[in-house]
Amino acid sequence: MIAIGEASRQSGVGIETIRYYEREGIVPRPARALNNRRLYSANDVGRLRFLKKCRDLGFSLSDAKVLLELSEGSAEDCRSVKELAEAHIASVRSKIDELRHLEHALSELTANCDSGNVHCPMLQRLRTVDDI
Amino acid sequence: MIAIGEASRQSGVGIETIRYYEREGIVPRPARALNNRRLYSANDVGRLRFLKKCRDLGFSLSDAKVLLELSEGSAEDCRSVKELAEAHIASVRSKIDELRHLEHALSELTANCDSGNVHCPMLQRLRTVDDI
DNA sequence: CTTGATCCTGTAGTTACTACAGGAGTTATA
DNA sequence: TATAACTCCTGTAGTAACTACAGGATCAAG
Repeated sequence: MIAIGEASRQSGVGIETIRYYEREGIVPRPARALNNRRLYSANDVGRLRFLKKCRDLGFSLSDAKVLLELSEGSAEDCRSVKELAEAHIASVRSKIDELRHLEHALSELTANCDSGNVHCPMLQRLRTVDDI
Repeated sequence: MIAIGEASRQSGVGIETIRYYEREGIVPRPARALNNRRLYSANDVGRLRFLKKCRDLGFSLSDAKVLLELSEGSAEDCRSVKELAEAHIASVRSKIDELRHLEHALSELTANCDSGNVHCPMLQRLRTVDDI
């Protein structure tokens, strides 16, 4: 059993974040030492690492919580996992499309933007053009 | 001079958001009618539309504020505008890259995920693999 | 015995809004 | 003219997912 600092190091989840997950009921309350300090098992650290990976993959915290619960259930519900993941993939793809559109619009805006202009063409377009 | 509801309709910025921009000093305080209601000029609405476009383009509110100020300055500083916009384009591009990486990782994770499995391979990998 | 590291609880700040609550004034209809 | 429906006002709190303290206790090392 290790202290919170060590659990943070081993999982990559910040100390304050670990306490936050506990407050929010994302992870169960850990054991406590006699001096009231939190004590984490290897299992606890595993949970934190699992959550970290989900978050790094862009899953929302509540999705991550669901995945963690599915992962701890007796019969892992693969279909639910896949549905959640594919909805997430879809949202990632649409975000990519949006950003590509943005990138294009921004490139166009700055195209004629050179120092020395008295009136900036980008600002001009931001002020006047209706469809960006 | 129009009321806040009409200004919201004409600019596409929500009423509460307009009041929020005022509180935050993003836009100047508008005139007031005798009954204390806000009154907006065409100029005020123009500012709101400008902000709306910046936000739609993904600029942060503080960037949008800077752009608005630049746009109202006597000599428009085209270089500053371009720098801000290009930094933003760069961050959009790196976000796109990140998301593409995510998309790839997620697709891999779900590849063998079919209903009927007792143990979900995606959860397995989330539990065990070190580099996602 | 002191110094510095780590831990505790509890609260507030972050971004950019959004959603009330509770009240007042305005406009349209019966 | 009464009343209903609408718009507006201020002020506060909630959202996501942390992050950053404040103020205090405890622990390990020299």
